Amino acid sequence: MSVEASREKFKTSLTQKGLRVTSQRLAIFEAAFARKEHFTAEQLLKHAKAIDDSVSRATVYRTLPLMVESHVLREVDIGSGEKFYLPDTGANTQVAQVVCVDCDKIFEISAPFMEWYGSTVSLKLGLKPVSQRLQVSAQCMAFRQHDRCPNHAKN
Amino acid sequence: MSVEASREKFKTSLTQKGLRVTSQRLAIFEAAFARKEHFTAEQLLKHAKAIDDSVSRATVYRTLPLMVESHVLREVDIGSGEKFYLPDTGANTQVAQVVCVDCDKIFEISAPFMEWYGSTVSLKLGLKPVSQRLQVSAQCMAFRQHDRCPNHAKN
DNA sequence: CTGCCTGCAAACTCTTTGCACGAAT
DNA sequence: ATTCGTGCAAAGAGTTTGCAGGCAG
Repeated sequence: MSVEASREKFKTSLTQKGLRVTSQRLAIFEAAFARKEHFTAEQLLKHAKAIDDSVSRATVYRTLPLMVESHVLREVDIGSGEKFYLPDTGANTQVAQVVCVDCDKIFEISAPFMEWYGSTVSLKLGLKPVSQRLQVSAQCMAFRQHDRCPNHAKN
Repeated sequence: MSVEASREKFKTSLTQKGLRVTSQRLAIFEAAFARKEHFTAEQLLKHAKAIDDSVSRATVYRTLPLMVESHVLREVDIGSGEKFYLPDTGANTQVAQVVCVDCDKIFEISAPFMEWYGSTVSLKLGLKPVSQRLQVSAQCMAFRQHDRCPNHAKN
């Protein structure tokens, strides 16, 4: 899904909820879609402020759930204290994350079998599956030798 | 693995690290192994205090990582703000969690395929898999009708 | 004795919220 | 005009840590 389509999706979602399309919300949207990797609320604030200095931390935290509900962003919690976000391309309902323990980089991989497995297991428990998430922790073999990762910069 | 074996494992691990086997650490161990379900640090504190009133929150938080490193406890982060713990029976390296969105109950299920999948995917990225975790969110079908879950008590 | 351990309380991180002003419809 | 949105700063939850005294080995 293109950035343009996502922006429209977000605007439409806001309007349908009776919410307003404000400059701050748009600035946060643009900042989010300019990112190339997973980002945190704090990083998003920094970049949104660069676009529109009037954006505050509170508004970022209030806007993120709206974008997730609108399916323009996905939320990823790798259990590191803070949540990560990334654009929801629509094609990644069945993805898993591989987190490098050396550089904290998050790789998204396709995991088409997950949905089937989640359903099978949930139904066995008498539950209806809502979502599933697979997270793999791994280490950079090649860079263990150099004692550090190539992408060790944390932005 | 029996409670006795786990206790010895914990004590041995402490000793090997040059750490001390204190009454507080043992009280926390006993409190943890008396639990029948996943528990939080705060719940553990309450129960450990019942065994030995001198146990403090700080010591619980300092002891939990030691128990996890000793492989007598496993840590489970379902992305709910607080971490959960449960005894590590040694047989559950390949388990997944099914979390009921209605009652927050956590079910542990066997997922033997995960290890294979984690390895396959990690190696493709040039990484060495360390661990993997599958989490499924689901809802109680039967109890959606009654608008609440049978286990809605939060301890 | 020595050095690890402890409780206490303060500090910290990430996120949420109350309030009065400001702006979209 | 209304009603929702906003920034600010304070509050909140969960967890970590500095410190001075205490206890294991």
